[in-house]
Amino acid sequence: MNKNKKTVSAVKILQNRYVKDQPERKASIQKERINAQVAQLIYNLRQEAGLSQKQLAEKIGTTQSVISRLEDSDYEGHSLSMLERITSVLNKRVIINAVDMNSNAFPVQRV
Amino acid sequence: MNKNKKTVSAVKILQNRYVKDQPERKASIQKERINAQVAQLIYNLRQEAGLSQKQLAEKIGTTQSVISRLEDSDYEGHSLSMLERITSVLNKRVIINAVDMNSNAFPVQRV
DNA sequence: ACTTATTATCGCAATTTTGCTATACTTGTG
DNA sequence: CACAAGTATAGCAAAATTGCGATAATAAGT
Repeated sequence: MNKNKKTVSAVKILQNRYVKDQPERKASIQKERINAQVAQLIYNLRQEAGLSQKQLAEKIGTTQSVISRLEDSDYEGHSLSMLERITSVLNKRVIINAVDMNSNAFPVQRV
Repeated sequence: MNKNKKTVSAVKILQNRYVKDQPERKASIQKERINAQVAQLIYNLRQEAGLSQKQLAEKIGTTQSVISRLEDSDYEGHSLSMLERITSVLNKRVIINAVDMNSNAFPVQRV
């Protein structure tokens, strides 16, 4: 009969863990989100330019596997310098904003 | 009488150098621009939050000298992860766009 | 089915960014 | 001047990102 108890404990543990890690968790979620966004942005830019990963790689002076890694939505290592390099060869430029958390501004877009 | 010749050569050399380095140069200029923009953005965010460098540093789990470095317009090491960390503790989120080089979209702004 | 092109994944070295301490500089205030 | 708060700079170790080759997986075309 400790099945219920166990279940409750488990929930509690999860709750505590969630509440306790709020700040870090928030940062983490945001990180995941922006990672996926940047990956998608790079993919979109490349597609619009009609380039293969290899072609884009050569344009920015790196290799295909690097581009593939950048377009992986789970990749955590996105950087501004890489974005610069990519937009630069595509005759674009990077724009960076910081908006309120609850703003409905579209996350990643191209003008 | 080879003064003219020399001069012409010099101009040619400069031209060649300029043309030759176009892509890298363009990337370089863009890099400088975005570096200064991000530095300014971080400074603005901190000021609006009414925080000292030390206070912001503690919020994101680093030291004052790091924030100072980030706000230096000549600093070349800006990263998305640092921007995330900063916006996260200020209840904001980062938005990244890529626009046409000649677009008049405002480079860095906050909504 | 067989190439060919394209993309994904792995592993490790090289480079870049960050952490951190110490210290100097600046500004304002008593 | 002395003191305190805030900011800037330097140097080096630690951590994260990138370079890059090899190879697997997937897709596309013949």
